[in-house]
Amino acid sequence: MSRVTIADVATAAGVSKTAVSFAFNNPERLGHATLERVLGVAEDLGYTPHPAARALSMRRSGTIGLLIPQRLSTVFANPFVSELIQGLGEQCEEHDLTLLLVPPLDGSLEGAIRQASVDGFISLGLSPDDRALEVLDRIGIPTVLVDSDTSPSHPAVNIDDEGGAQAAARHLLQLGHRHFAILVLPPARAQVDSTPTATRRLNGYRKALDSAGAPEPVAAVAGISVAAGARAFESLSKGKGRPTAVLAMSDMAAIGVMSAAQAAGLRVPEDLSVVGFDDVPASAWTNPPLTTVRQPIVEKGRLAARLLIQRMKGMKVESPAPLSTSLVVRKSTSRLANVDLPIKRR
Amino acid sequence: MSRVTIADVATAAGVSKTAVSFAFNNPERLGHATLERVLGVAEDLGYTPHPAARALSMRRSGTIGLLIPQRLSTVFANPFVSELIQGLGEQCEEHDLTLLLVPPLDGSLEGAIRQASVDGFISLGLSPDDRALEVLDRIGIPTVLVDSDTSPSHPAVNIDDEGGAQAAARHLLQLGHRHFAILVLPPARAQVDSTPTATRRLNGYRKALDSAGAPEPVAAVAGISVAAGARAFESLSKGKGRPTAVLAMSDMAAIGVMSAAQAAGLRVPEDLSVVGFDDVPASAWTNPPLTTVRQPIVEKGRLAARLLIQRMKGMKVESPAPLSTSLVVRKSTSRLANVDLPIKRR
DNA sequence: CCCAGCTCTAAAACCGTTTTAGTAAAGCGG
DNA sequence: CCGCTTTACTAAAACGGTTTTAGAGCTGGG
Repeated sequence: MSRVTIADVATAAGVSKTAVSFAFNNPERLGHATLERVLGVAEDLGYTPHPAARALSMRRSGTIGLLIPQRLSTVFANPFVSELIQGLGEQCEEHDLTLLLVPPLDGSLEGAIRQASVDGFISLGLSPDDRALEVLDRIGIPTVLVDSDTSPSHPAVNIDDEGGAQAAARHLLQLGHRHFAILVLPPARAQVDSTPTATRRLNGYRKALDSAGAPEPVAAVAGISVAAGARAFESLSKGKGRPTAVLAMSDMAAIGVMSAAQAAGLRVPEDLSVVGFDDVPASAWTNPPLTTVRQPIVEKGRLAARLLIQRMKGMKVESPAPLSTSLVVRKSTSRLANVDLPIKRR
Repeated sequence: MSRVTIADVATAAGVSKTAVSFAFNNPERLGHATLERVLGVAEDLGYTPHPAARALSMRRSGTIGLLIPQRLSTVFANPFVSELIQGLGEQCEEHDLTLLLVPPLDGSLEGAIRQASVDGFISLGLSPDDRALEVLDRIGIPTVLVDSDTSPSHPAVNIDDEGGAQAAARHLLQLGHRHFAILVLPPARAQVDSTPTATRRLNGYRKALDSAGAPEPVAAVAGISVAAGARAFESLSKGKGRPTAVLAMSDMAAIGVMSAAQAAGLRVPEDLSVVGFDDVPASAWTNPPLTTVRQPIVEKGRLAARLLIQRMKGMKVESPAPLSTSLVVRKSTSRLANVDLPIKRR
């Protein structure tokens, strides 16, 4: 009792396979009577075209892949992806596409790419020398890069990471902070030591700090999770000359340091200012609400999907200008409580 | 300049297609010399097996589908799915599977199901009379239900919704509350008026309230988002006899009423107690931290995937017992500030 | 010297569609 | 009544792999 195929329908209706195919895909090429009959028989038999066969024959699978360079469990711990998927999903649904999540399988992203039957890829946070990109090129599958560096072969959608980071650092400098901790990311994948966005954000932080003549910031490594943020806080010096402000690479890590700091008896922001990155929705409800660099995540997903779909239609598309970021000041940053500083403006 | 196929490799290496296929799938059936040569040529040519062709031939695609009864943008606004995917993803990665998100396409979940080339489905929140389930049965594709009712044809993994809801309601009753608002869900899909889980939770709430002789609760409808929760709060009576406690169907909605209430000048929990459902991670960092019914979401995803994979291997699997829920009391619930009540125990 | 047994490969069958290239019958103007 | 276009349908060839079948070429034992 195997699956009912187009041949079964054909013989049952007394027509050729072609006729059945036409009934579904080119109804106008069939006479009214036969059309009805074929459709009826198909319904009765519960016929459904085999998706893989269809994909093979039509050279299109109706799905786009989201290339994720890390394990799903770590990536989905960050609301960032959820937001991105909201943007991607909107476009997918509009164009009748499904979305395939493609994490490394058996440690290999390249292998996973090969296995995936998709019409195009959106790749997340791949550094431009990643071997996965070679594979994509070779297969010749349309691809759009998100959070990478610009590449000659694929359009890339990015945000103004450096500008956002600078704005965050300047904000803290203006509040009088001098002793900073920067939360840097651990190596993402074995081969690469840093993601392009992390590098750009770090550059932004350093530039702002340097040009203000602030002392060298301390670095603590933290992945993109609140647990990692909390651990990073623990690793920070607590004594004299301790950092009074921390710059994170993500909201999750920032939230982690906030709660660890509070658990350790520090007040945020009076004793420690912290700023995040991304402006994930949850950042608005934390205690205190998080000051962070906003990037238009949903919009980013929407744009990436839109470009990919154009590319799948054969159009040439250029990398758009980086989406702009903005600092949203909430309650997790302030002047230090116990320091005597010039009167705060505004 | 089309894709390089197995035939290209075969002629280039001077062997048959069989040999090439063996080189990848049955290396031990080839002589050492030829194996090396074929692999080398394949590498040089950049050969990659066509996934759809492979899927067709092997009757397996290497992906499982996550059936989502609503738009991606609304579903992914709730961290619940992220958590679930973490559990699913862990198993997927362990078994070299990718995960396909399947929302309704063109308004039809059935259509989307047909289009999806997957080895099995995990269906989320489908009511047992949903037409999508018929389609699944007809195609005969292994399926595991999550957050549905138990079904004769498919194993279902569920949690103790009713018990959790009762615990939440009793907690509030014990704190002395008598005037409740319950946030009910809007109709999920056109055909069905309520999801199975929502129904069970509502039952739990009502049962606890009824058996304590509390007055009829007011109902406000709210989707699963903080915006919806906020709107629901606005719709609540503010005057005398107003609800002093609200029972939500999700953490997101609960967070929405908290912030709307605070914006309206109420203190949570002194003036209004609110409890959520799910215990999404974010609930621990809200202001105040949310009292909520915890369900093991990641575990639920892991279990569902595990069952599905067993089923795909041809094993018969039974529906497991409902996963247990537990009330986690944080800071969003308390006795009313201005009411004189017996001394709080413990 | 013959034949069994082993290792390897070529060819064919199959997976389930769509598409191409027709064919037969009907319609039509002259 | 004849050639020509239309209409309604179909056989066969892709699509790109895997798996089975069958046979070819060697080796070694009797």
